[in-house]
Amino acid sequence: MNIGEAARRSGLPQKTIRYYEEIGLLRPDRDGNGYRRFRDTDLHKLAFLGRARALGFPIEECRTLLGLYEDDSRESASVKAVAEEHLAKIDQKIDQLRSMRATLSDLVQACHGDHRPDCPILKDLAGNGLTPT
Amino acid sequence: MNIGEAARRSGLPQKTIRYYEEIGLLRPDRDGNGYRRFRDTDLHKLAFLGRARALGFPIEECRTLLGLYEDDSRESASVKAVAEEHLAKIDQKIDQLRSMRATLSDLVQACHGDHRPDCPILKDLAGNGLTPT
DNA sequence: CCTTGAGCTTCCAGTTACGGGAACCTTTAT
DNA sequence: ATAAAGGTTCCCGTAACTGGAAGCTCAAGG
Repeated sequence: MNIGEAARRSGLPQKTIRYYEEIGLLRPDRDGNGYRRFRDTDLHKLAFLGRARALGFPIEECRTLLGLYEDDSRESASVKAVAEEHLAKIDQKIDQLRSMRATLSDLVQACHGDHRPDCPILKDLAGNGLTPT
Repeated sequence: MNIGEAARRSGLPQKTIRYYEEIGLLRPDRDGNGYRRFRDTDLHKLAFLGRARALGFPIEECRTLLGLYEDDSRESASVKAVAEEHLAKIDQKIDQLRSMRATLSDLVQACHGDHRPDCPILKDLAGNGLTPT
């Protein structure tokens, strides 16, 4: 099948598929006319990548996971290690966002939000974050 | 003061300060030798930007906020609107991360993580996300 | 046979918010 | 005089694509 159908079936944009090929995540054959020809294995890889990306794994970790996926002699511990590291990073991001959210939410609460210029949000942003001379 | 001290006092890297000037967030004077000269107002802007960035506002919103900050006739409602939109985006990101986290956490739990190749994580990633022909 | 349109190709630029490093000038201290 | 520290500009690289241009191929219609 051509890239159009591969895109439709995998749910990935054509651009993304070409990009994945460019960075060596897959290597579809080419037809005589230069068109990419996707086999079922390519399609499976694309689905795998789409799923891994949806879970937030960065591309290089997707590459690693794909390698493990294709390696029949992998140890599940290797996969778990990658996943756990990623999980830790997600937790870190969530914490960071929650902290921002808390501060910002307080500020929004405190701002009356009317036609007057007085604003606790700006006051907080302006508020001296300067190290003394 | 020169850029070094401005960086130290604002907590922002010199690179960042130059970048902010480049995209027009501030316009420090120049000395005869070409060195930037930072006044107190510049320093205040830098502190403001550092704080706004720390709350996750993207640069263009920082620009907007800085504009409002410098506009004595602003309405606090404008500031609040910007902040609320940003808050909504943060909430969205948190939700997305939490959803990833939930799935990933389940998968990690399910993986025994030993020397054997059998792995529920890979099984899930591989698991058919393909639209039927 | 010709044309039109869809589908495919490659290549280049832009996105976000900087960071690294080169090449070079100025100031300060020894 | 010289060396170190601090300043300048400029250009490349990041992550993971997305958009668009120019051009080739293929299937259908008149």
